[in-house]
Amino acid sequence: MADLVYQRVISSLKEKIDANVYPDMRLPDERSLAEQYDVSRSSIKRALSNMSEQGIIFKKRGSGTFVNPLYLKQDSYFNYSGSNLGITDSFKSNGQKPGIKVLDFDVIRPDKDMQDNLFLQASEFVYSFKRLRLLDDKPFMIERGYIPIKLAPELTEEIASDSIFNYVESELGKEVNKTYLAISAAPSDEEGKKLLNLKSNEPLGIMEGIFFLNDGTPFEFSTMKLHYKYFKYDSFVDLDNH
Amino acid sequence: MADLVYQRVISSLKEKIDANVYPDMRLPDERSLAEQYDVSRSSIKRALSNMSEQGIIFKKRGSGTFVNPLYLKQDSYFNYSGSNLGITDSFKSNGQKPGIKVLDFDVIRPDKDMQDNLFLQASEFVYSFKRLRLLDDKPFMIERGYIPIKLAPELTEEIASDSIFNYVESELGKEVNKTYLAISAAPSDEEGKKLLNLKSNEPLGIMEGIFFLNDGTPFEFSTMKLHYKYFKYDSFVDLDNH
DNA sequence: CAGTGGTCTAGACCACCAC
DNA sequence: TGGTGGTCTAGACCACTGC
Repeated sequence: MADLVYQRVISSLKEKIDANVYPDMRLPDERSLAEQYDVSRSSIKRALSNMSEQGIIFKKRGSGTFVNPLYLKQDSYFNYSGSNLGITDSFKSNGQKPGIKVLDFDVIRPDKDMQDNLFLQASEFVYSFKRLRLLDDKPFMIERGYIPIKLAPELTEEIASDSIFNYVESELGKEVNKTYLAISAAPSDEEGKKLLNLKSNEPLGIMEGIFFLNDGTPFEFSTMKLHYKYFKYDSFVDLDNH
Repeated sequence: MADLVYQRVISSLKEKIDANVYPDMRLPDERSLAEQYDVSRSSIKRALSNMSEQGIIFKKRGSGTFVNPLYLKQDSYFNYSGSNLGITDSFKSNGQKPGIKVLDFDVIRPDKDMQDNLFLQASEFVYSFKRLRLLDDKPFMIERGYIPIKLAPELTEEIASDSIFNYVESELGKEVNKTYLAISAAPSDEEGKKLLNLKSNEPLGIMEGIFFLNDGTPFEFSTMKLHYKYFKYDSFVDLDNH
C-alpha cells in the first residue's frame, strides 16, 4: 500500500496530525519536510496537494501550510466524495442488512450510446441486468447495469446477486476505483412506485454513470434509481482548477 | 488566468475535444503533446491530470489518454468540469440570463448546529437571507444562506441581490474556493410549489453545504432547493483516496 | 519489443506574505 | 527582505499494454 513515496508521506502526516504533533495547526514548510523525509520537494508537494484536495489541510502561499480545523473535529463532513452511499457494490449499510435481488440478466448487443460509454465495437456484447437492492429486506434502489462480456467473461446471475465489484477484485485481480456520476432527481415512475413503494408525490434520486477499472478501462455503465429517503450524496469540491 | 502553461494546455485541449478534433476519442501521447505545445512533459501531465480529475478524460497506462464519452453529453448546471464558474454564485447559465431576487435579509443568532457548521461562538451573529434565483426570469432555485457578520461586516441586501462571492473577492480580497455539499431529493413543499411552480408530484433537488474561504474559514452555510429539471450534478470520484 | 502513462528527482525562478 | 508555496523544466527509471 505505502510503497509509493507520496503515499508514505500522506500516511505519516495524517498520523502526526491526528496525534496532535502540530498543536499550532501549522505544518513544517515543504523544504524542511523534504529533508525530514529524505525525498524531493516535488514529492512533498504531491502529498500536500493530495491532502489539500481531501480537505485535510490548506495551503497559503507566502504563509505556510495549515491543518483544517474542521478536519480535526471529525465531523461527518469529511466523508469525502460519495463515500456515504452508493458508489460501490457495497453500500454503507449503517448496521442494516443489505440484500440484492436480480430481476433480469441477459446478454445483448450495445446500442450506439452504450458503445461510446463503454468504448466498445458494435460487434461486442454486454451483460444487461436489473437488480433490486434492499436494506433489512426493504427495497431502496433499482439498478440497471451493463458490463462488457469481455471484461467479465464468467459473470453469472449468481455473482450478480452478490457483489460484482468484489468478484472483479478477488477473481479477476482488477479493481474498480473511479466513477463518473451524473446525479439528478425525477418524479416517481411506474417501476419506482411498484418496486420501491413510492407514493406519486415521492421522487426518485437518479445516479447514472460509468465505473472505471484501475487501469482506466470503462467497466460498467449503470443507472441507479433510488428511493429519495435513501438518496444522499456527499461531495467535497475544489472550486479552483476550474 | 491563461497565463499559466498548464491552463493554456487545458483550454486548448478542451477546445479541441469540443471541436471533435479527436473523433476516435484518443488524445496524442504525452510526449507528442509536450512537443506540440513546446512545453515540458511535466506540464502536459499536470494539465491532463487536472482534466482527468474533472472527468473530461481518463488515462490508461500503457494504452493512452481518452475522452470521457459522458463529458461530451453533459448539460449540467452544476458541473465543475466545463466552466470556470462551477458551484458559486454564478451558475452556469447556458446562455440564459440569470437573476436574483432577495426575499428576506436579517441578522440572527445561530443555533447550535449553525455554530458548529460555521465554527462560531454562541455570542456571534450571522446574516440570514433567502434568495430566489432565476434564469430568463423563470425561477429555478430557492436559497437560504447564513454568513457570519464578522466575515462580511458590510454585507447588504443590495450586495446579496448580486453576487456575494464576487463581492468577497473584489472587496474583501478573499476567495471562496472550496465547498462541502450534501445532495439529496425531496417531494415538493409549499414553498417550492409556490415559488418554483412545481406540481405536487414534482420533486425538489436539495443541495446543502458549507463554502470555505481559501484560508479554510467556513464562510457560508447554504441550503439550496432546486426545481428538479434544473437539478443535475456531475461528479468524478476517485474511490481510492479513502 | 516499442509505446504508453506513472513516479520521482534536482533545481531554477516566480508570486505572495509578514516583518 | 527572508521565507513560503506555485510553476516549470529536463530527464531518469518503472509498470503496463499490445503487437
